[in-house]
Amino acid sequence: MTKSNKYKQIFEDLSEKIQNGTYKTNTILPSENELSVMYETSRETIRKALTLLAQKGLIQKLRGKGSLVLDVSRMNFPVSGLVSFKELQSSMGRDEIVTTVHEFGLRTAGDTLSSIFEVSGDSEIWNVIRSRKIQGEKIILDKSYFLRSEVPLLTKDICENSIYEYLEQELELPIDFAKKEIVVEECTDEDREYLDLEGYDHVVVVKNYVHLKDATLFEYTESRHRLDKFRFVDFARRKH
Amino acid sequence: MTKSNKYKQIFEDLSEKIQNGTYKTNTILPSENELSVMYETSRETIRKALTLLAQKGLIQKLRGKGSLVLDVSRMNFPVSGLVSFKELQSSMGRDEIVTTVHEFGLRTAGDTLSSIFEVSGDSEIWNVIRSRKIQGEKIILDKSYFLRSEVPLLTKDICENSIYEYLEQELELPIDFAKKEIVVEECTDEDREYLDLEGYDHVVVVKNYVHLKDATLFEYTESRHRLDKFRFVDFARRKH
DNA sequence: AAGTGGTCTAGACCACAAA
DNA sequence: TTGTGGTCTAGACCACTTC
Repeated sequence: MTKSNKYKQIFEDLSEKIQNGTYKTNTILPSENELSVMYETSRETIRKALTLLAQKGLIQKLRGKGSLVLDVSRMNFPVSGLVSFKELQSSMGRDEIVTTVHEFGLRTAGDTLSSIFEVSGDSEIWNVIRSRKIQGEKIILDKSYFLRSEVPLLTKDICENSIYEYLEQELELPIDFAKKEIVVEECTDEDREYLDLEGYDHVVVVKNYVHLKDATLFEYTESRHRLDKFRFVDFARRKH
Repeated sequence: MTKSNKYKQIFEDLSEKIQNGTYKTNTILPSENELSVMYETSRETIRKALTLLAQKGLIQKLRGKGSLVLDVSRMNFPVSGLVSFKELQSSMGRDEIVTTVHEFGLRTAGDTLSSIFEVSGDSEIWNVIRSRKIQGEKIILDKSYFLRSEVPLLTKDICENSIYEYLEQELELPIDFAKKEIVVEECTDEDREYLDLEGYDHVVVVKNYVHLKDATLFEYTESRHRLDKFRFVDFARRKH
């Protein structure tokens, strides 16, 4: 838990209370004025917390009425934002995902990666290929690349667990935002080698560009999913 | 242009100036204090506008340094949020998308739709099936359903143009947010009938659940894309 | 009329970056 | 040390919903 950031703590608290049913679906939260008394803070701070809840899809703000608690159970899958496998695991029954590291090492960027990362071709890059077995089937192949300059050390051991836990908690990398791109591609030999393709000749490819707070791209990951097992959920507020 | 909403006007203005190069990529915007003087407003209002720019991916805020203008040209495709075909058109060369209405009419909800919309089975629902021909190929099939109770009148003519323009500007429907779900499905006979499938036997299906400000679901649309032409871009800030 | 969320203000203090 | 963005406050007025 972060020590300061009152509005995040309030967000966490309300979020928890919505998830555990203290505030039930289709009821109205206490008003912003009431909450500002309850949490002994200003209304604007409460509003920041509520804005986060709304962005997360946990509530719907209704002018003149209040903040409606939405049905959480309906959207418990990775809802916009970064999706690490840690998150994926926690939304499933756990123990159901088995990660295997197939390739691990350092390489130079070369043409393709140097243009993605916008670094010189001889820059060092960590190269990790992992498959994810879910309920007995290998259906996701993750090809990840990390800039060595931002991630000095990586081990196979870390890759078998959660890389993000390591990056954020050990290295304390200031990870800020990601651009996701989803396309469908024909299977490669690698896909055929590491995945249970069941005859499918295409994969859904999620390309993830992850940036640090100073806006440098430090990770590029391709998540290659078997067609029939792919699902992506995005919860988007109206533009403006 | 909306009359009030100072922060949105500032957002629009800055957005425009970034897009037309008044503020160039990789430069720093005037500081929040400077902007608050320039726009004769408080800093918090400037911050609201900048937050919108950051959410849109136009700038990156850097503590202690300023707001960095990002490369707009890299992400000019529908970036998270609702995607109407009007938007899609404006980001392409225009005139390149031809919409054909294949089915249009009123029907009752029935089992499937009544559970999606959470209305009784005899509720009236507008039913529209349209294909989109892009650069000569019919690659998208849109199956849309609108609650009659929210959209009293719809015409084939409107469907051939932009339904959203009609809903928002004529009916002034308070559209608020949408949940998107992306999966891959096997082609249906309908897909084969209306699309140029080129031998592909699967389509990428984008399921769009569009809600009003009072949280009622009023539209459900399935956008069925030919595999090789599908692309989705999402720009996500870090959670919390 | 009373209560709600939406916007806006003018100030304050903090953490961080650069000089 | 100075300037930046990040957080927080206490108040104000507005638009909307409900009574």
